[in-house]
Amino acid sequence: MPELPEVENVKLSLEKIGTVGQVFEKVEFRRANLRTPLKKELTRKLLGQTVRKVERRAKFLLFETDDFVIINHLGMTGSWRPVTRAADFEKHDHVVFHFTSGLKLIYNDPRRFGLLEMIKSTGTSPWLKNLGVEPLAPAFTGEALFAASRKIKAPLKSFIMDQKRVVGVGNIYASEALFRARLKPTRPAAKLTRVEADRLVECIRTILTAAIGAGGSTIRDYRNSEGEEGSFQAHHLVYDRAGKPCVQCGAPVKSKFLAGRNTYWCAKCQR
DNA sequence: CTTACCGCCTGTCGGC
DNA sequence: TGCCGACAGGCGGTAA
Repeated sequence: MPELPEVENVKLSLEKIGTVGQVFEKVEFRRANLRTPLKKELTRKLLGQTVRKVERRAKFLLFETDDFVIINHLGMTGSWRPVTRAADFEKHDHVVFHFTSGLKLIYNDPRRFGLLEMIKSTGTSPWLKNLGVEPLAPAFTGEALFAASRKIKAPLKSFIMDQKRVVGVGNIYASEALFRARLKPTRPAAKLTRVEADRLVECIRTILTAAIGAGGSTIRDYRNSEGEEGSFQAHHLVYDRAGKPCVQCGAPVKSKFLAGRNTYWCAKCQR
């Protein structure tokens, strides 16, 4: 489901509902076979731990407590929602964080592509290794992207969706960023010029920033932790617009299965 | 090392 | 109306 802008908004909404400062009372499991089951014995150590920070790294949410970090990926359909009274459980509610204030955070994930893991603050997680640069950080530059793209035969779209290059760009924003950068998704990454690399970096940065500001894109499932939808889908220029006229030139938007996913672009505007 | 493809799950939608 | 296949915002594993 979520790409960087959606995860960022989940993070912001978790902060808004007062997650930071909450003290763990217990972790309740309503389903054993998650993709990466949190160890029950380990979560017992969360008792009395205070949530100091909610962070985002790539598309991962990090709940940082005094001594531990809970790592969460929402996969395609993961979501968190707060409950203050007795929980009215819904289908696919898998895990519940109980806090001493009475607040509960419920993790719901129909497709169960999401994951939850817990590590010591001093530890490391294989999930966070090999992650590339944050696209909104200063280190994400045209120069760096250009250098990384040499010798890469894979299409540009696969290249920018590869989380060990740059993180956070998923299927929607890959198509949207490439349209705005006037670059064809099928072009081999190695054929990117230095100037185009600058343009691509700038377009990725601006689209992600704009999408964050709009609360993300809600195609069907996505909601933040306050239950709010995003509105950036109204600003999609090519995504899911196959056959419809390009907003720039009127030519029909093309689509093709690429990098394992449907990809959209204008053959006239993008080279 | 890179690249293409598969599988993990459930829900929904469109075509017949 | 009902059934069935295709597809959905992600990512790791595997084979070549």
